[in-house]
Amino acid sequence: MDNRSTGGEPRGRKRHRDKGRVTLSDVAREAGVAPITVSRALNTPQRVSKQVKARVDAAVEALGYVPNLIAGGLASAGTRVIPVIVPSLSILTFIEVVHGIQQTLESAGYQMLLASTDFDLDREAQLVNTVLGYSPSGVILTGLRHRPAVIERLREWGRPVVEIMEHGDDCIDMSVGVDGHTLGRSMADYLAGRGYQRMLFAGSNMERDYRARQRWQGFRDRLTELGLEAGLLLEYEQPASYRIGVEALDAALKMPEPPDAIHFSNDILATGALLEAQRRGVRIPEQIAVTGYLGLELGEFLNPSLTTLSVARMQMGVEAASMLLARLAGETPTQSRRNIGFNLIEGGSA
Amino acid sequence: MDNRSTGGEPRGRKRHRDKGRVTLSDVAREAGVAPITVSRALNTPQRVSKQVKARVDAAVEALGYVPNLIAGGLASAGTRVIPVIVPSLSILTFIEVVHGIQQTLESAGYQMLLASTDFDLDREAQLVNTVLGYSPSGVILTGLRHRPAVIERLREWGRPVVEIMEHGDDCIDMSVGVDGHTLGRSMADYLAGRGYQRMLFAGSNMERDYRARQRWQGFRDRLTELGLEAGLLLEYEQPASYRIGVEALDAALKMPEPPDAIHFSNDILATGALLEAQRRGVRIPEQIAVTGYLGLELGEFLNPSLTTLSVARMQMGVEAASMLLARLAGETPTQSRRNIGFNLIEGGSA
DNA sequence: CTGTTAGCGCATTCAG
DNA sequence: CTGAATGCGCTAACAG
Repeated sequence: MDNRSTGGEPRGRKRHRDKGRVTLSDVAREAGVAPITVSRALNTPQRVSKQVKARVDAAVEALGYVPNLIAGGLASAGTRVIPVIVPSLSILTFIEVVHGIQQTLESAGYQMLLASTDFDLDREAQLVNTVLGYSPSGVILTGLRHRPAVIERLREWGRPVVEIMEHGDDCIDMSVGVDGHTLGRSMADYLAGRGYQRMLFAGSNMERDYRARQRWQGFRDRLTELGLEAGLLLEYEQPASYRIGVEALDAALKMPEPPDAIHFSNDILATGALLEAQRRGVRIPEQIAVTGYLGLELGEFLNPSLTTLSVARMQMGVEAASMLLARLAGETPTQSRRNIGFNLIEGGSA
Repeated sequence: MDNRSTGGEPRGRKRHRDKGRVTLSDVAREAGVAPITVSRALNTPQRVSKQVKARVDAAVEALGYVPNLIAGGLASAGTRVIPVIVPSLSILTFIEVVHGIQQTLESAGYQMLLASTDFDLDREAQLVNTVLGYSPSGVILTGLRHRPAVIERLREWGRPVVEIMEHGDDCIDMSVGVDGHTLGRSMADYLAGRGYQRMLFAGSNMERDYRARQRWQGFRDRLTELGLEAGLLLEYEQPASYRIGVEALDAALKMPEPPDAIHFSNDILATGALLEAQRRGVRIPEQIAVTGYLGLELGEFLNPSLTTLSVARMQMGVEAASMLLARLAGETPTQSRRNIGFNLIEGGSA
């Protein structure tokens, strides 16, 4: 085993590639202890004497040691990485949730691996497979609907899984979200209560975004129950944009029998409509009322301010991450399905 | 050495934990080849006979094999992970860049590890250390300014590094961004050309965001060169929000000698100001002009539409990732420092 | 509290 | 074109 550790020609003949990187063993040698002791001093300091801990810390400092998390992950099958799988990074909703997740995870020393499915469940299935290849400590994904293979694989995986955005009866492991149907029903109730009669639902990307469809269904069903005109739907294929909001307002006003209120599937569309109304001199809410969904800060500053269903997105992220972390810390949560609820913000637009 | 591999009591006594997970060796056994051959069939199919390739593929399919990227990473010191380090996830600019990066990376089979520094260079240094522990294939970070240790470590690291957002003389390895001073100067030029005399710069979070300060410096310097009143600055500690824009407009109008134009350090602030002006009946741009920086879609729909400096953020992300990928593919880029430039969008607000 | 031993799952030598 | 040996850097099991 060639003990000539002196003379140090750095040409490590046998090593795959000499990164010159300081390893645990280097620290161990420096501190005069066994490698495993260094490992313990670093990961579970309470199982090591103060003396040793101090020596190890000094050695770490002196050599500039940085743990190789990959190696640790291989050995312990857990990498302190949490994949977060969302449908899209161009949609504000997800961004804010992701933000909450990231903050919470990072402050607990976990890293977030972010991936997007583009609303494609097959792509999601593939991504889940891929990210599981990183031996993550847990997984966060979006929605309650997944390919059966995903559900099965994650269930038997045995590590914490949190599904976000949606609230329902059944989840893989844990969930935090809102119930889309209730959301839609609430807005129908509110508008009906304000005396509106012909309410139009305008949405974008609904083909792919089934949660938007759920809101629509709740909205429609409630209208039906109330004996009001139901089923007025304006649907756009593209993802949400101010432009689509503009177009929707235009289309609504051109209808033979125009609606007296439009509930948009998100605040982006509603904002576009509001600004366009302003530009054209269409009076809101007198001529037509406008409401949204999200509770973006912007809505409060529009003229008139936007009536919208607000969901605590950042908090949803924080809670999702917290549940995950709690489980990783060995706690058994009292509640594994969390309904984050929502809030109707009354603006001047309806 | 206990050769009794027969009899298969699944109680793997010696294994750390039996995840029941299918490994490369399982596939090899199934296909009747050596493990290394499976590895080659999967990673470098051209170095394997068609026959073997087919057998391996079949075995992979049959067993549902998913590669353990951690193990692969340990062995080959490269994990197909790209850490992306940005100052904040609550700022739209970064989100869009991140989006571009993510799309590009993911379509090339790489995963993004996203972390944020909260504009703290020490935190950045610590994060760089941490993420290097994942043996990433490359790194993307924000700005050209870093702690010396970060620069040194990344330089000698030997893998591709891209710095985004900023353009300057010197970078660690590669960079894609814009030059803040030029941005500021351009807007000063534009406003001066339109005949404005007293221009105020209003910014938020400038203490921490040195790139915003660079824009301010460029703006001020150019005004000085033009012999105009320079140095009018309204600074808010908080991060950008519509609210701050509102406050800034109010403060500006209350100044003993109010400015005739305000250039905001981003479109969020400018939008807040514009909407507030609308609410109060302050005429824009006659009474006071308003401009921004970013080129958010929203600006186009405001009344009046917003004059702003637009930067192709998504494209910046795409280019950053592409440069990185090109290098990983062994190409030598012709240009390692890329100035993405910008675009002055003329709206009605100035 | 500390050390010994073995091996996580794969890819890199080097031989055939 | 294929295979055998070896080790990436670290930690789970046992001892002591």
